[in-house]
Amino acid sequence: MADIINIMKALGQENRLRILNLLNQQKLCVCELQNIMDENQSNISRHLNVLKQSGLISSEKDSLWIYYYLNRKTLEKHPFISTILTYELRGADFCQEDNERLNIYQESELNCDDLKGSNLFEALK
Amino acid sequence: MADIINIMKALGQENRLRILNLLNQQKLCVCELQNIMDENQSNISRHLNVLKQSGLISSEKDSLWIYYYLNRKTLEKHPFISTILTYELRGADFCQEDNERLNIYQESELNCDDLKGSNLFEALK
DNA sequence: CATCTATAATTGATTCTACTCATATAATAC
DNA sequence: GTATTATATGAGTAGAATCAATTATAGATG
Repeated sequence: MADIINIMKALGQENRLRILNLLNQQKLCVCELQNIMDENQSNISRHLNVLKQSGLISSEKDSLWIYYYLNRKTLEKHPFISTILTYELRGADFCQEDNERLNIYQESELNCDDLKGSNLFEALK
Repeated sequence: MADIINIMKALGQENRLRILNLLNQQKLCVCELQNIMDENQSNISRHLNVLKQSGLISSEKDSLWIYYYLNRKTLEKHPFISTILTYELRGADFCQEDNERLNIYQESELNCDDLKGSNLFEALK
């Protein structure tokens, strides 16, 4: 199948758009995404796989963790994707809570090891 | 649901992208799309409905025919869509045959009334 | 090396989407 | 009015996507 179709299919799902919005801000591992998005791990993992198959993201391993990040080559080849990330997702309603939670996480200077037991996002609930 | 998600979902399907590529070239009715894309009528009709619900296209009635065309307001509000139409679809493999057939149709100066019984596209098969 | 813990991938069940066939509706021509 | 044509919709099926539970893997510890 033409790769643009795989890309468009991958972009046609809310949780995947949320993931891309977060990865557009920084590289993240599955358990960080899980905590920030408040979604179950396997769901995140499945969506990451779809995004990876479409070429939108790549991953690199660092001991226990697998970090996911936007695939710059794909973004350069298809500039409309960056436009979506910047102009459609960054301020979208369904990304706002994720953005707040990522912000709290960034400012906490915790790493994903610390996240699990913490009540970092309590204030938002 | 956020309208950008509906738009992205609508864009995540090959036949709908083919339709958008054709409508990007000219206004067309259901039976013209059916003949150019060589797909059955109800399938085309359903995809047109999805595209219309998402705001990507509009329609206007002219006696027996309902003509569909790109919704300029939506394209102005979300410029990335025009980028996709121009840079991703226009030259895409899966749109080439459609483009050839639209071209033959345009040059024939037939209208959709004449299309049904004709063997206009025989040469391509 | 065996065991424990935490992360991430796989599997199975369910839900959603797309396609096809048949039928319904609407507009026009006779 | 009836016949014809264009488009839409309902029902059934097949396939794909999603979600929750289970399994596998990597690293740490004794």
